[in-house]
Amino acid sequence: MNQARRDVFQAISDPTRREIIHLLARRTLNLNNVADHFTISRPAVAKHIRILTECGLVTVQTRGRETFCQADLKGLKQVSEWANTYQEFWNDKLDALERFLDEDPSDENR
Amino acid sequence: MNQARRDVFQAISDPTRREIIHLLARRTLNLNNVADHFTISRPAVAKHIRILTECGLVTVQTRGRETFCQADLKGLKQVSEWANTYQEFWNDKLDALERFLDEDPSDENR
DNA sequence: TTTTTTGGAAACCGTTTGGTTTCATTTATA
DNA sequence: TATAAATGAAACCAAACGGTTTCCAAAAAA
Repeated sequence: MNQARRDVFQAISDPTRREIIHLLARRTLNLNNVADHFTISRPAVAKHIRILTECGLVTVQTRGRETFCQADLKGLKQVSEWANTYQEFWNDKLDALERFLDEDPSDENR
Repeated sequence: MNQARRDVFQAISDPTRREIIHLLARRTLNLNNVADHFTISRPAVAKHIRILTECGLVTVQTRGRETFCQADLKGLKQVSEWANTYQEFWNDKLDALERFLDEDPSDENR
């Protein structure tokens, strides 16, 4: 659990980490506040947060005895772009133009 | 390696599997053709393909002695949509207010 | 000053992952 | 028919993963 350069795809593969991301996207929390949302132990949550920091999705900032965890999810752009590369597989009426226009975030389906 | 219902996030976390996806998105290939693109052994590639089939990203079809592997990447829509949930982190056009209003307040516990 | 809060760190553990090699089976081909 | 090709399946392995408990140190609060 000490990979120097962590891959963002690997980081988001764990559902607990995705939930941590969801939590921190709302607001910054200290470590215990994050851990309170889960049934797993506080050290387990700390390990997940370390993984998230290793790929840049979370930054931590110590103030006093507290460690504040903040989401910085620019790295998810890479994930979105990668998945959208294959948009034609779920977007039936594809022509090149529409595919180009759909690059803009106005997807309202579902 | 026999998870009945495989998570698509976990499936795409491996770079080799993402490369297999890239290959099969172009055209259907049999197992050996896929394996030829990698330095790892053929059984290793077969295991990756099995994982991809377990989450529906790849379908296989046996004809004669060959196993043809075909991409079916509709499942990546889920990934795209999940990542786009946090688009405000890399898209300047969306401001903090929209981010706040778009929040889904149904995440307590677990 | 004593106590509580916060969290880092280490040791440990069972399971999963990603890989290998080997062997058997089925299907084509020479 | 004998041989080659394509793959499945099994056994095995080291490392990574996700988790735990325990202990320690620093900061804040009583």
